[in-house]
Amino acid sequence: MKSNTGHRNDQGRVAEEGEEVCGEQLGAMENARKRCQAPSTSKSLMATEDDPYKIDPLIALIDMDCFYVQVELRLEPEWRGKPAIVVQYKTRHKGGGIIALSYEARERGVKRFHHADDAREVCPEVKVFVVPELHGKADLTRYRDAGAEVIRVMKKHFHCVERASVDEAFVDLTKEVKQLLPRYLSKELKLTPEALGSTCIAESHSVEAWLDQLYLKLEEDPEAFVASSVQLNNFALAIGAVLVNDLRQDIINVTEFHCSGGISYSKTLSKLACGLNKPRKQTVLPGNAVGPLFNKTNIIDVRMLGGKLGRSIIENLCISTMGELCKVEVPKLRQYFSEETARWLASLAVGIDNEPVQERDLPKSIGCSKNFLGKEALSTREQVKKWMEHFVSELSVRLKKDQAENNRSASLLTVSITYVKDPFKIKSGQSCSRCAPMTSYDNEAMVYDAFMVADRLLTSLGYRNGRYHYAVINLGISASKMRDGGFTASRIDSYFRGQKKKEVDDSQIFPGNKYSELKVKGRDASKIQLGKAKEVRERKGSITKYLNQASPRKDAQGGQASHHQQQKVRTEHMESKSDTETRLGQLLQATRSQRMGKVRRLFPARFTDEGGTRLGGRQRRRVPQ
DNA sequence: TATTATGACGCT
DNA sequence: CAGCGTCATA
Repeated sequence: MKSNTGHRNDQGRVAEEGEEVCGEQLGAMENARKRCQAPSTSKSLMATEDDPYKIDPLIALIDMDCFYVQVELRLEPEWRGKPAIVVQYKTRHKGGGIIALSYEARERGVKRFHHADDAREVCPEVKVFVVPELHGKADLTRYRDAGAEVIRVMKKHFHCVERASVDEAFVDLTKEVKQLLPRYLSKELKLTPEALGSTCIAESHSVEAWLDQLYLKLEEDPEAFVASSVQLNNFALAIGAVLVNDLRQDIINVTEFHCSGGISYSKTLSKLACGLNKPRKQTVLPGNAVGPLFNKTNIIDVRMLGGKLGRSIIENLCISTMGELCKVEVPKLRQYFSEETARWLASLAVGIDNEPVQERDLPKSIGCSKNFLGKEALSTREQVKKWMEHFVSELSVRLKKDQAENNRSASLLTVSITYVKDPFKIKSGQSCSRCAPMTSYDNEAMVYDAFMVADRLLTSLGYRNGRYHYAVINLGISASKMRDGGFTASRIDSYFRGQKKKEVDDSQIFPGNKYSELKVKGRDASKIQLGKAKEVRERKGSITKYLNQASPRKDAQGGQASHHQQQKVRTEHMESKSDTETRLGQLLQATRSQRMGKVRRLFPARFTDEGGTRLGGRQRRRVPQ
């Protein structure tokens, strides 16, 4: 929780005794839990005439093994079976950083976080693949495309697939398994070790024994078996394992890529199961194995507990495993966490999470970014402009491909910046982001908008003698808010954009106030807040409205900032104004002089000197106690 | 200087 | 809702 003073939690109620122990930002830390609050899909537990068997939801996680390495090995198969790594930025620090390593390389002692040179030291024969570079940055296209290939295969098998990252996806198997259940129960189909292929059973030594046990119970008393949710769930799990095994084999057949899988009752459990036997194996995690498994599972290794919340649990409760967490009573948890989080943790500790698998096989945003560390840090307009051009070059290709393949287009362009006062002294800087409407996939337009947004923000933090006061150590742009179809006339801003290109005088293009109705997509014009209700001219540009609020939000930075928000004229900026205009004129040569009238408006006279200064000095929020 | 480059999502 | 923080993984 970033903006309160320690006496309110994230629900806004008054903190009870003990809650302050955790520090003011606990609520923010607990956000991770919120997405897991969907109600249980108890529908699947209901036995009806149509649906006589009640089973728990069945969820699988498919995770590609050292994916980037596999992608490279498919291109150069002669290296298969040998230690191999994928690094990016070969010419940089220690031969480039490792982002993927083969299991052969792991066996030879190569570690994550090693660099290429480290890897060669422990394993001289290691094959080093280098991520392609384009536009001066790492280009991950080939891995994204390979990931899409895999997803396509998965969609062929299952309706509900959630792309969780470039190389992993959750699958809800419940429906498919339910359909097959009667045929397996009736012996029309048979569960065999062969059908389960590379399956392991968590906390069990043999798939055969586990299956035998299952069938023994079924033979013994079929009616009792069907009536027992425990038995039925195990049976369903085995069917799920067959389906996932088939899927994994098909992925190999179609893509040549190998993967691991986890099959259980929730995202958390299937994710955990998937990691138990890697690579090229899948693991079933039955309900009765959760307890024993949790006894030896580190809290940090459980999904959603790998970050601050997990560390906070470990420190506050002086425990380290899920088994120990399971023994902690809810009231004890409530000493450190909110009511909801306490209950969520208690459920999780017994293996329950109700987060549904979302049916989504496409990314929701498409972006690119790059770090600029040390002397690479950007501090001039020229540098920022240049990199925006590079980013847009990459992004526009990806966006156009996405548009053609998926019949959708982005409506929001977001610029993200991390900046520091001194790139040699500060490790982590201030992050901020600003956005503008995305109205076309025209490179020039995107560069213009992205640079304007970035420059406006950085300049507001200080600009003198051709340099920003702050050095940019990370810069990125991202396209999001995908809408169906292409850019149409109904996309209001594309109308404005089109006019802009014609170089027609603004006052003729926007003669009346009727434009206010069109100004913001999908929003009631009456709700638009334009601060001082300026003339139409000031709001005409598609990004002007956004730029009007481009100054950093002090109150969002760390809570008490608002106390110091006196506004004051930044005299040094005023001095540099003419300089600003000149430089921009050159930088934005590609754009039209007609825009320059607007450019001037992008630099209002008033800036918050105090705020800008403090933003640089004030850094991270405190670490949880 | 030193993981980097992505991506999803919740809160205010 | 725009912007920030958290979590995650190649």
